[in-house]
Amino acid sequence: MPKSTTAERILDAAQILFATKGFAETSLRHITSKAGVNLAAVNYHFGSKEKLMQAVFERTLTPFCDQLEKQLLTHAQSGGESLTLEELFGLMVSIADKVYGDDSKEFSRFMRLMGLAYTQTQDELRAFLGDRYGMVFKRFLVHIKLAAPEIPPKELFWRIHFALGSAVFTLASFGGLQELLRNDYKMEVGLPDVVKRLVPFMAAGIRGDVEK
Amino acid sequence: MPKSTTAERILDAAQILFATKGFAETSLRHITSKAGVNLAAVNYHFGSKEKLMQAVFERTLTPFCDQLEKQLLTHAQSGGESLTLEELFGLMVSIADKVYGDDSKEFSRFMRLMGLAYTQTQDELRAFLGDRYGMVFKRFLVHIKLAAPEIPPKELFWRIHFALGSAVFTLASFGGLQELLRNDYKMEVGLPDVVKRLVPFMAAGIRGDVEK
DNA sequence: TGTACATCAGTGAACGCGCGTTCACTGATGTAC
DNA sequence: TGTACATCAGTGAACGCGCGTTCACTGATGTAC
Repeated sequence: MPKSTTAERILDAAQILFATKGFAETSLRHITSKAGVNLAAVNYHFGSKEKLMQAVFERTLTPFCDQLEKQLLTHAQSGGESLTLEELFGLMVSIADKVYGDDSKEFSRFMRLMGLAYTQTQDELRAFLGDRYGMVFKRFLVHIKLAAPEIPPKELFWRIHFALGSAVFTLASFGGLQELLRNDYKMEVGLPDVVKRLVPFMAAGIRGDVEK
Repeated sequence: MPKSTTAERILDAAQILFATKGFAETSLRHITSKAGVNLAAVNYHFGSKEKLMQAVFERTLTPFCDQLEKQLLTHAQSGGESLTLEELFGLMVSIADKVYGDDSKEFSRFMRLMGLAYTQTQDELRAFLGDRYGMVFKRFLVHIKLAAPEIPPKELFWRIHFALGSAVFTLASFGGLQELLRNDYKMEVGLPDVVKRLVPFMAAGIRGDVEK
């Protein structure tokens, strides 16, 4: 058994339980018993349940965002043409792949956590994420605008949110959909398969060749 | 003030609170104090918090589904051509308009509830909705398949969920987006305006002319 | 018509429970002189 | 090198609190004979 610190074991257990059950539905007692540590250790290491939630996001989100920013920057400096929508979304997917490695379970968990963060009513957490990662998001939006210059800003604003919605919603309810497919259609489907379909959907919707 | 029964007042309060705060985050004490009724009245009229949740969905979902089924049936019987994607989504919008009337607040609340039902971890509720409305949903899917015959079933399954996601997510968080536009872009936007943009987005994504 | 009983909507208070958090404490390791 | 003190990770038990639910009860209305 690899030695891991108490704090790490808490983070591991919390990430899994938050992703599968949600924040309000996961108790500290459940987390600490899964992690095999004392109940009081959460407050000792993190201060509160809220801070633990932030630490879980910090740990998964920071490497991803750092990579994304770095790659966007080096692309810009290399003087290449601006990226297409498919390339932008594909970049996010490939970075997620790299950061979360061969463990697609962890990738899936991360996506579900993102969905929950948007979706569950957690005002403090949302404020934290906005403070911490708002700038990264805005910088990514600039690239999307460059990739779809023909769409008026107001229309683009809405289309981006439609696309974001399809991603968040699908990934947040991925487990349920997976089970539905298994029961009703006798199909097994993995996250990479769905992401492969999702990217063109988002790009097509934003580009909106069809409309007008 | 029109006299309303205790059960109705509980449903009204519960619907608003569930939609704004989520299920686990809303207590029976909060609901009953907002409704101005005794705490025990919830269990007297509905049996449990779980049953109350089901009753809230039953009340908002049933009129909508009944209307949708009726209109799809009469269209089929009139022997018209199969409906396009835009017509199908437009039909849902116009029925929602009719059922929830001029009160766009209630329409927005209904959409948020739908989003929460998909998204929050509420196994019992999901089972109830599947039992109660699964058939309606499947019958609607048939119409979508007719409107997009060139898309393979599995691919269509996912595209429908992507489109559903963009709708649920956008309409569920409509209030927040509206405020964001008002503050950052000095724009006023109404629900019909967004729906007008949403329908082509969904249709374009499902049809997926762009891909391959 | 009068009386006895049944049904029903609603109530007030309490129940047990699981929750996040706190606190005094232990035992090991590091540091100063 | 020995002793005194400080720091740190972790612990066990308890705290108060809000939760959903239960239960004996009330008072009004309906029904049977």
